[in-house]
Amino acid sequence: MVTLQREATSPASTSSSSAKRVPSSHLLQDIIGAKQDQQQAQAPSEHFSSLNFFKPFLNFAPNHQMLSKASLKSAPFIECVVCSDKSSGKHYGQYTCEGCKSFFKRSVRRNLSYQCRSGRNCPIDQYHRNQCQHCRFKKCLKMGMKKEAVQQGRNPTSNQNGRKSLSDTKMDHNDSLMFQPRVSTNLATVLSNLKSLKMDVEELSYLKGIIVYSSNNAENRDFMENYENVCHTCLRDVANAKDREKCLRFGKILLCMSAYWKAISSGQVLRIFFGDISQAEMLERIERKCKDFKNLQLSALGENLYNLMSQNRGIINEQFVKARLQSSSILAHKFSVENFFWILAAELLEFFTKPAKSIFDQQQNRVVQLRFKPLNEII
Amino acid sequence: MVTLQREATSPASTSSSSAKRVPSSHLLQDIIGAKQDQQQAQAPSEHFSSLNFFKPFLNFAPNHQMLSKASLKSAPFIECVVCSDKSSGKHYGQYTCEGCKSFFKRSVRRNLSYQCRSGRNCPIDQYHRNQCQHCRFKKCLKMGMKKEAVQQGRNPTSNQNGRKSLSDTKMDHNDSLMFQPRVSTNLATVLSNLKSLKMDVEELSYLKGIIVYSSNNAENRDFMENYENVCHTCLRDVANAKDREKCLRFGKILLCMSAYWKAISSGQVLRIFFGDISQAEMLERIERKCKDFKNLQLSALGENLYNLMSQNRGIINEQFVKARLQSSSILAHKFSVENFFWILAAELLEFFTKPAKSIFDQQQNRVVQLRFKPLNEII
DNA sequence: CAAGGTCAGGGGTCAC
DNA sequence: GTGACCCCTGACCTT
Ligand SMILES: [Zn+2]
Ligand SMILES: [Zn+2]
Ligand SMILES: [Zn+2]
Ligand SMILES: [Zn+2]
Repeated sequence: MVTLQREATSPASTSSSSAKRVPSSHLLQDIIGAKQDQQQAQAPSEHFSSLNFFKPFLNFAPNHQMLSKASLKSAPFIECVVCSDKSSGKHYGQYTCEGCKSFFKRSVRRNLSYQCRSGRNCPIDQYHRNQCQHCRFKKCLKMGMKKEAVQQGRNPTSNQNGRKSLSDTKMDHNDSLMFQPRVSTNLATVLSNLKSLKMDVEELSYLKGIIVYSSNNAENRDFMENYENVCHTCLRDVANAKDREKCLRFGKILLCMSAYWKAISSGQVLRIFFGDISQAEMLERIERKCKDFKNLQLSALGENLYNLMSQNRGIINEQFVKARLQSSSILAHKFSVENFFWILAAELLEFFTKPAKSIFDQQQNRVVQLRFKPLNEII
Repeated sequence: MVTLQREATSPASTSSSSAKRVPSSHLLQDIIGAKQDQQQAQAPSEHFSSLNFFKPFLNFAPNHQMLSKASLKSAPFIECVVCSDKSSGKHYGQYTCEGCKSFFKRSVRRNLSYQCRSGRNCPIDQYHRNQCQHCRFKKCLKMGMKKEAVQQGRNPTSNQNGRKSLSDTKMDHNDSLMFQPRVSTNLATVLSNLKSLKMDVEELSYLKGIIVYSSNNAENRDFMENYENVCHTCLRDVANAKDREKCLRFGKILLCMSAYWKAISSGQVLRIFFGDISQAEMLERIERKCKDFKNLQLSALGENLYNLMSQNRGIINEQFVKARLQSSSILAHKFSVENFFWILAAELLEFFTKPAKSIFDQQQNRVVQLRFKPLNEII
């Protein structure tokens, strides 16, 4: 039986294009009904009593009549390591189906990141793989698909209508590929607001910490929370110190951030603020570190970091913090430079050594072009 | 030439919406195939043996004779098998218009069935297709649209076994397997964060004010800003009063809101917080009022409102504020009860007269049903 | 074989 | 609820 069902899929997939698009339980009934109609006379004994048996056929249902034919062929069935659908060969390092291949390519190319709306453990199989992009991509990585194997694309043929990229052809690989028409005007605005706040690099750094934190979700929130509190407190104090009378500046900054999240995907927000590192990549690193240090005293380290930052405003820089963290008593017990907090601290401090400049000195076109550039290049 | 006739007899359809999705050349082969099927019987001598013969004509075949007469467009016209409106391609197995496509999807997804108020033979064309859902759906099926091709929703949901829609008396199709709520369990998670903050109605009201403000766009922000500052200040004070030690609660509330904006569209956020009033409707009202009162002293009214609210916490209610606003000196010069601030104030105060209750006391089914209900019904 | 690309037809959104 | 409009998927194809 098993061999029969496996062989059957091969010719069906090539002979019909519309067949694969109908994963549905209704279909199952139709299949069985039709199958009975056709085969009852000749082979009633081949009637299958279990619906489960048919599951592998569902996608190819309209071609079930080719079963007998198919059995003559001996196409090997290799299943997709991600979703268990039929693999069409090796893609990006693993045997995957066409769907997972394309999905992975799109995700990596466009540096997309996704949000899980459940518990980040959604089941990924061929029937549910489209239910949660986050968990699908996570599984792609987990199963060993290689981002490095995704190329940048070849001769870009002229874009489709509406998707037209801006005049500069040099932007192809960097910016215009990310072009999302629906947000252009919004972002030009919902940006001007951020500019009107005239944030300094210190505020910006703390805000980045908050963004990293809020890009994470449930699973590791407790480990991130102390770090977020540090950034949160720092940003509140630094920002409201500039608005002593009303103390609204901190809230305004957060509301400006909300405007970003409303207008563009959180992956794109991360791209603006952190450059080319993808959300998935960043969160993956953070998660790994979270797990590594799950049982250690993160709160102590967080306080240490906070004190470091608040006591040394102005003179702080990467080397300084690195030295302090390495020599601190906390690091003494097993925290390496590569640990979780260090990654985040480095992120935080990134801007202290980089000059700020304004996108708004540029022309309007330039604004559009740069809208997915790292924030340090546009503020 | 069916398509030719159709274009000639219903010129309105071409003038209505110009450059919609144009069926590509793949479709043309199907058209030719269909034509052959139709014409073979009556005119076998006109049978063309090769598709290649048509190739030079394919792009213009449906209307090349119309070029001089009608429009300059060369888009092939394929009509909807259900209503004869312009088809946008194949959907669920047949060439249909966007309307019939959507109608069919909704009907199947939600397993709806309809009642005919006439004799179950209502005419279905593009002008009458909305007169009778029963006959429209019947014709969809009759013309060969396939229920199996309708998939379950893509957005989340740990689906599993059929989840029945409780109050829906319309459903009587085979089963309810296709019913998959869009957000359900995820929103329950997307909500648990907000719930963990245990916001009271007062905080919630101020938050709503901020949401309204931040849903507005550039044009009237300056007029809204004073109102936003009131809500902002109130929320900050009220929230941080609950967290005197760290004063992080205000920020946490805003960050929880950010999670909403990241996860769902701002339209859905507004629906959750304000119920069925559309974003456009709400903003339109606000904008109109903004323009009405463009030259008046909004800041004075804002302060008045703020004082009102902060001085009377607990005893405040709609009647109270209404009375105060009406009798206030500010209202004395031309502010009617219907003015801009009043609308917003009413929104703010809405919750003071409504009991809070938790969605999580309800059963899972209830959660699903309520996912776009106003927040006061789910928190 | 394994990169690339295309685009029909699924999906969803939201002004109306 | 409707439908114009756009995004995403993956079967099929080219390089
Ligand atoms: Zn797969
Ligand atoms: Zn998931
Ligand atoms: Zn139609
Ligand atoms: Zn009828």
